[in-house]
Amino acid sequence: MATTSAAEKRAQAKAEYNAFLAQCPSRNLLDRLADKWVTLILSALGSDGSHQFGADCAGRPRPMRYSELSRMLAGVSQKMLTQTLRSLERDGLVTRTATPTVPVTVTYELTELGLSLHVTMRALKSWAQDHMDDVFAHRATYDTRTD
Amino acid sequence: MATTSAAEKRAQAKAEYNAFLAQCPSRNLLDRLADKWVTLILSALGSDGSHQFGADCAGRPRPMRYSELSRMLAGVSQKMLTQTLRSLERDGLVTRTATPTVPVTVTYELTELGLSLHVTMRALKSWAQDHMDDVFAHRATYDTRTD
DNA sequence: TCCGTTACGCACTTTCAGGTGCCTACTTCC
DNA sequence: GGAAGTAGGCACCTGAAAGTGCGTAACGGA
Repeated sequence: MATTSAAEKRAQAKAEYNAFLAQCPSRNLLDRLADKWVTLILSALGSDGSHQFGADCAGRPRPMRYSELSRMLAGVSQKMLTQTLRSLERDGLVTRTATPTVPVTVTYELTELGLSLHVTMRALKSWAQDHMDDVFAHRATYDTRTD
Repeated sequence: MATTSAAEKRAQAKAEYNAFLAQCPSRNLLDRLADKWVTLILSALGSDGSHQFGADCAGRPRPMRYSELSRMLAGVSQKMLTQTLRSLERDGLVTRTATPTVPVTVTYELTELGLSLHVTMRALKSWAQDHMDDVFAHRATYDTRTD
């Protein structure tokens, strides 16, 4: 029992954090991640934002400029975008790279950690799009049922 | 071009909804789904809440009582829980069943639609738990870097 | 008799997330 | 010489989200 393998440690960490518990730090992390803008940013940073969305878009993360992101995530305020990107950077999900060009150029890119979450976030966004009609249908019946 | 197959319709729907656009209804849906409590409820309804969390828990959805959920999701207010469950019911993700027992018994269960999202939500929750340490590490270096 | 439990609904109140507007520095274009 | 674009920072303000407290109906147990 003196030696602790990496696998054991991993299992221990898994058991240690439980987002169901209010005081667990992972609850807090979940709260930050379960956010509209986080979902969209992490989705965007993995896709090719310039053209069609129907395409598979492989899965390669693509660095994006700040202005590119703000155009892609229609309706996001500058403050929200900056704030969210900062917190993602702090948590190690994206990297920020500023290059002192003519007007300063800042690009954001997924880290490996961010990439591992990107898949899930993309799934969430896709789910919302793919099942929109189902949800509409259920809402309609629910609302007429209780009118 | 007169006939429209189900597959074509599906593809059309996919192209139709795009959560990146502010006015798209799927943006709104995403906003509702990307929520701490939604994530935890959908995670909980698929797992066996009574004992260990490390176990694989298969993937069978299990009906749960209201009080059971409120105990499991530590820290949720009754109002929030009720509100969230209602909206999930309205969207067709869970079903509510009230049986007029001695004190009234209400159980919630994932629908098929909810089950399809459950996987993603569970992944999100697991990600937060599994990568908590990584995130902590990144935060530490970020904070010392800018101190 | 009276308290406790279940699964809420309602009203009040607070809080803070997020929007908006205004500022920067630097350069280049008109 | 002034405007525009880039990537934000700062401060103010509000509206909606969420917490808190109180009530309920019906029944069982002490």
